[in-house]
This record gives sequence, C-alpha cells and structure tokens, in this order.
Amino acid sequence: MVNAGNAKMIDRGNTETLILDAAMQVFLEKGRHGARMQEIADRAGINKALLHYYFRSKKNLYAEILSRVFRIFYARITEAHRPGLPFREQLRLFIDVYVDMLDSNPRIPLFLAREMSEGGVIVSDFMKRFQQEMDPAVPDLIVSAIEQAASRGEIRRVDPRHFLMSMIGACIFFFVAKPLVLTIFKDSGWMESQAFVAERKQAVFDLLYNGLNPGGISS
Amino acid sequence: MVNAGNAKMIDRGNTETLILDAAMQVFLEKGRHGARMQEIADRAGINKALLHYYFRSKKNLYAEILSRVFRIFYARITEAHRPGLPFREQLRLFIDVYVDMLDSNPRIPLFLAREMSEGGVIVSDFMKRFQQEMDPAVPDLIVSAIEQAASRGEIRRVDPRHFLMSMIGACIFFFVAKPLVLTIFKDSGWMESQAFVAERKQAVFDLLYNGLNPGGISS
DNA sequence: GTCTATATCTCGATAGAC
DNA sequence: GTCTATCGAGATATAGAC
Repeated sequence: MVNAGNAKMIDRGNTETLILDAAMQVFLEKGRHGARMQEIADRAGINKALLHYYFRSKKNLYAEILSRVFRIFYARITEAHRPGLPFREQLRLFIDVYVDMLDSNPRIPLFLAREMSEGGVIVSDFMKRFQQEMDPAVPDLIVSAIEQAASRGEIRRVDPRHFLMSMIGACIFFFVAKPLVLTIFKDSGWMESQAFVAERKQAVFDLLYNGLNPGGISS
Repeated sequence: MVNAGNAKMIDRGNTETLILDAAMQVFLEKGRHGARMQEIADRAGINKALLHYYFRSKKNLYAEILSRVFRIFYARITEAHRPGLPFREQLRLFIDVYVDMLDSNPRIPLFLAREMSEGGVIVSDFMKRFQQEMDPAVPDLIVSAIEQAASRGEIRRVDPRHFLMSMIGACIFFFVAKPLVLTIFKDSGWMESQAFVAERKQAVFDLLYNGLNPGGISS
C-alpha cells in the first residue's frame, strides 16, 4: 500500500495547525463569545475533546488566536516603514500597505474592535510586549518620521500622536462600518467595485498630506 | 397612611422604563451576548420573570435598546447641522458636537462596533428607516454642504463621501481604540486630562480643514 | 403586575475506551 | 492522539401562585 499515508497528507502538518486555522476563522467571524468550540472542531474536521487536549480551554485557544491576529496586524505595519523615504512617500506607502491589509483581512479590525469593547486588556498586553521587544517600536518610528519631516519644513508642525490617530481612524473606519456606510450611500455598486479601494487610499492620502501642508491656514 | 404610595415613587414612571434603563447600561457594557438577563433584572430592582413579561425575549429587549442607542446617536448628529453657516464653522461645529457626544457616551461607538462585527443588519435597517423618514437625511445634508462649499471655492473639490468617512473615522478612532492607544503612548496622564478632548477636536479640525484647502498640493 | 420555582437547553469541559 | 458519551454550570424562558 503505497498510499497508506494519504489521509495524513490532507492535514499537511499536524492537528494543531488544523485547529488553529479553524479557530482563527471562527473567532474572527463570531468573536470570543459568539464562537462555539463545536464549530471549530467541525471546521477542523475533528471533535471537541481534541480541542481540549491540545489547548486546555476555550480561553487559551482564544488567546492563541488573538496573538496570531495581532502578529499579522503588527508585522504588516512594520513592513510599511522605509527609513530613507521622503515623508510624502512614507505616508503614501503606509496608507497603501495599511488599507491593503484591511482590505484582504476585513474581519481583523472588527475582531479587534470587539476585543476593545471587552476591555482590550489582552491586546494591550501584546502591544506592550511588542513595543519592548522590537526596539524602536513601530509607533515611535512613525512619530519620529513626522517630527523629522516637520523639522525639514516638508510639513507643518503637528502633534504626531494626534496625526497618527486621525490617520489610522480615516483608514480603518470604512472597514469597520461597512454595512452602515453601504446603507448611507445607497449606491452599492460603487463600494463593491474593484477601483474603490484604490480610490479610498488616494482620498485619504490627499486629505492628510494636504492637511499637513506647511503653507496652511491658521485655525 | 399618607405615604402608602412611597415605594412607587422610586420608580418614577413605570417598570418598563426601569427595565429599559437597566438594559441599556448592561448591553452597552457587556454587549448582546455578554449581557445577562439576571444582571438587567438586578439593576432594575426586579426579577427575571418580569423582563419576559414586558419584552418577550432577550432578543426583543436588545433590539429595543439598539434602537434607543441609535436614536441618541442620530439625534445628536442632526443637531450639529446649521444650514446657514460657512463651511468652516459647520465643520467645526460638527466635530465639536460629535466628539462631545462620543466623550460623554464612550460606550456607544464600541457598542455599535460590536454590532457591526455581527453583521450590522439591525443598525443598517434603522439607518434605512431614518433616512426615509427624515427628509433630507443627515448624511445628505453634510454631503451637499461640502459640495456647496466647493462650488463657492471655500474648499477644494473632493468626493464628499470619502471626506465624510475620513472625518468620522478620525473623530471616532480614539474612543474605540482607547486601551490600545493608551498603551502606545505610555504617557497616560495626557489622555486622561481635562484638556485632551478639546485638543483632540482642534487637531482633527486643523487637519481636515487644512486638508480641504483649495490652494493645496497636487497628488 | 410581580413574585418563586423550575423547566429546558446550550455549551464548555471531562471520563474513559481504543 | 483520537474518539464517544456524558457531566455540570449557567443561561433563557415559562408555569403558576399571589
């Protein structure tokens, strides 16, 4: 029997990976409380008992997934930083990478939002750890990029922290509130179109970079 | 016994109101699935059975609360529209009212975000109904305010829909991601301070209004 | 209308065979 | 390691007295 190991070839790698993949799907869709261990087992093609064999509890499994999601999230952001770039291009790159990530993982921001609404302690813990391990941390890099650009006179002087919050908010909002936004602008075809994401990026970039124009208005 | 009615005076109004108030608190804190009927009953000072007497099921009660929250949300936005104002002041007023609302109801955006992550169908339905009932609807008012300002040359020409998304995102982000943001900028005192909200409003206004500057850059 | 008591059900977790 | 069968906690919902 040459094909004796066939069944095993389907779960390339081990059962643990199967579980993690299934758990990620379900937790992303249903959230921490909405997710059902039964459904995770089903999607992994195993049974509930095995879940508890590998991960002691649902809580453990969830923490594992949260860590995974956060790592994806954080890794992508890190890629978006190119130290040598002029701020203009740095900003464009950041928005590009960030929005693309959201577009190909549309459940991540919702997942994190749900986590936030339950206190956000776990995510904040990961963030703290990442900030310590990776030195300098990503937010600090962005902050200093803004400060340097202001010193060079490329942009006006702003509080980098406020700018960061505004930028991320502008990038993320659509993906969190999509159903609502779709209702508001009845023209559903627009937002579903291939061109929309590119358009969105451009609009955000224009607004923000223009907003940093040193020849700007006094408030 | 002159005071025979004393007990009733505590629940000013009827039991239904007591329940709704308690339910709103609990649902806002714990969300649809995290909320417990027992806790709602406790906070209302009654027992579980009575909840089901007034509202047939938890789902019903939740829908009632969702409607309530959305009405608050929508009503505040409506107030922020003054047709005659120059766009600059209109924008400032909008940000002011919106951020104030978020600041005094910090759980609302998280609550709505959670709802979104479960599909957002109910909220979208409310939105649809509101848009039909109130004519013209709030989003349309803002959109046309932007278009008129562009026609007058007060601001550059932008897609009002994109601007709206960016603006709301910039206003709302901090309130949704607060725990995470607090971790990122370790300086906790800053964000807890009395001045922070005013500072945040100003930063968003500056960035956005500057971003609409007609003498802006080409992208 | 309001209460106590309880039915019914769902789900996470465990026991124990293989 | 993986399965079947089941326990037990905790939740919504209902029955029925007052």
